[in-house]
Amino acid sequence: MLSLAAVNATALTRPTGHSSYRAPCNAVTDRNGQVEFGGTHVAFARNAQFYGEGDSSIYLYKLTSGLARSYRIRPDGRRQIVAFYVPGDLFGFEFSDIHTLSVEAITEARAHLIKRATIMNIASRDEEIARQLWSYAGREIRRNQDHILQLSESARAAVASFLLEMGRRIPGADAVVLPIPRQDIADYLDLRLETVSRTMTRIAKSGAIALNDKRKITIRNRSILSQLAS
Amino acid sequence: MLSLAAVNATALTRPTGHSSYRAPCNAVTDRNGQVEFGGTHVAFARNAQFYGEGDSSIYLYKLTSGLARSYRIRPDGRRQIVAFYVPGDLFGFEFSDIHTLSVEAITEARAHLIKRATIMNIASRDEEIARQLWSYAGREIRRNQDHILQLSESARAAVASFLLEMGRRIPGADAVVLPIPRQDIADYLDLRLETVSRTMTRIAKSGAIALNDKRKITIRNRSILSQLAS
DNA sequence: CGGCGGCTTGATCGGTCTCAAGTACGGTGG
DNA sequence: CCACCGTACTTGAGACCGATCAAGCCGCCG
Repeated sequence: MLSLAAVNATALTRPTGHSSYRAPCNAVTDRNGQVEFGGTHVAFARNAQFYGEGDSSIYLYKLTSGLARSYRIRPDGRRQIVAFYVPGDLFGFEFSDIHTLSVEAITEARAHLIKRATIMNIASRDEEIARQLWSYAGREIRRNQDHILQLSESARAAVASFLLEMGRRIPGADAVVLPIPRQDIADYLDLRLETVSRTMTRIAKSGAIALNDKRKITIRNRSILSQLAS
Repeated sequence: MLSLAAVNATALTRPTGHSSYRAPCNAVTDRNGQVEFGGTHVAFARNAQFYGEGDSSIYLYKLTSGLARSYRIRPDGRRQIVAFYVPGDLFGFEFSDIHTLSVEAITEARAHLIKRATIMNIASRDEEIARQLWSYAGREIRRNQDHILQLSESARAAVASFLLEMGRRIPGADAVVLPIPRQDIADYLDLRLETVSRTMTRIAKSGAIALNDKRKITIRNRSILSQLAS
């Protein structure tokens, strides 16, 4: 059960403490009509959990900084990462009252929280908000389907298209891209981390990426990468 | 572009001709409050297309008999089957105005049609209908995620869990189950048809299933199958 | 009867997993 | 400041599973 108290406790695992609580948690729309989160803003430490599988689904989260992973643990104990979230992404939006996935921070991260009930209530009165929620659901389904396609490609193609996707989605663009550990990439693409490592090395030798300091990957040549991703 | 005329044309490819058109296409709710399709009922021949990727999304379909597959063709020309539909399933429910998948009949099939615009319109006024649509979307997402898990299992486990799933979803239960060709199963599980064939043969030798006449599979022992699906 | 589509079976090849060391880095405590 | 440790990553050798290529089989329909 994820209560607000639990969120606080998680946030507190961050060395620098959690951020302040502002006005009561309300959704409004900004001047562009986008769903806006005026309320609670919470910080999460590296590897801290936003929520877990089986928790009741209370909040929606809008990531404002850092990266997060959502995953399920399978019967055999392996971890399947279902999605990565980058700043600007909305998550926690599941369709039952119970979360079917867990979400954790990969790096230190911050997110706005809003009560799911609040926004569903608004959506039932505001057709535009409802439309946006549907569009969000559509993107979620689309991403899942793209992920299915990725999973059945070769290791080289899967890693290349993963890098391209992240380069596209992460704000800092090409610059310095990936503070995502090899094990997370492996669990997302259903490869072993050794395979991911070998594949990265080979892609780096092709000149498409650079592996500067460990845990930072720079995209050097997008077109070579696209070619590998075929 | 899928017009009603196009639907008729497709239906006509069925040797026995298409079924009659009844009252104007309207959604109502039956006495259980379920979304009910009072209107158009159309027949599709084997391999006939319900709609194609890129068609504009006009109708929702409720399958009343037969089986259908939804799929995408990848850049490299391979076909990825995303879902199988059995009688009672609702499909065509995509989240943009353009279909991102194609759907075809595997066997002769019939479906009720309803205009997407009509039902979305009703949903905006009827909270219960809206709730049902969300629940449908939730199940779609859940199925996609389960599919992702299936894809990263061994051939034996993937085929076994596929058989279990179909045995569960198809009305006729265990009895005679699968008029789905090997190639379709292969494209769903991302295996080659030879691998599917070999795997079926081996599972049959374990006694979990029987391969009577070609193209009919009977589930004989659910628990052995579950064990293989681990 | 002939031909074709769907399925089975066999032999070989190759990519990814597995097991096993070894390396680089950051943090902590002496 | 350095010695130590743990975590993340790299690299190598070999095994294994599924892909690929190639026949052949079976049932159905013309």
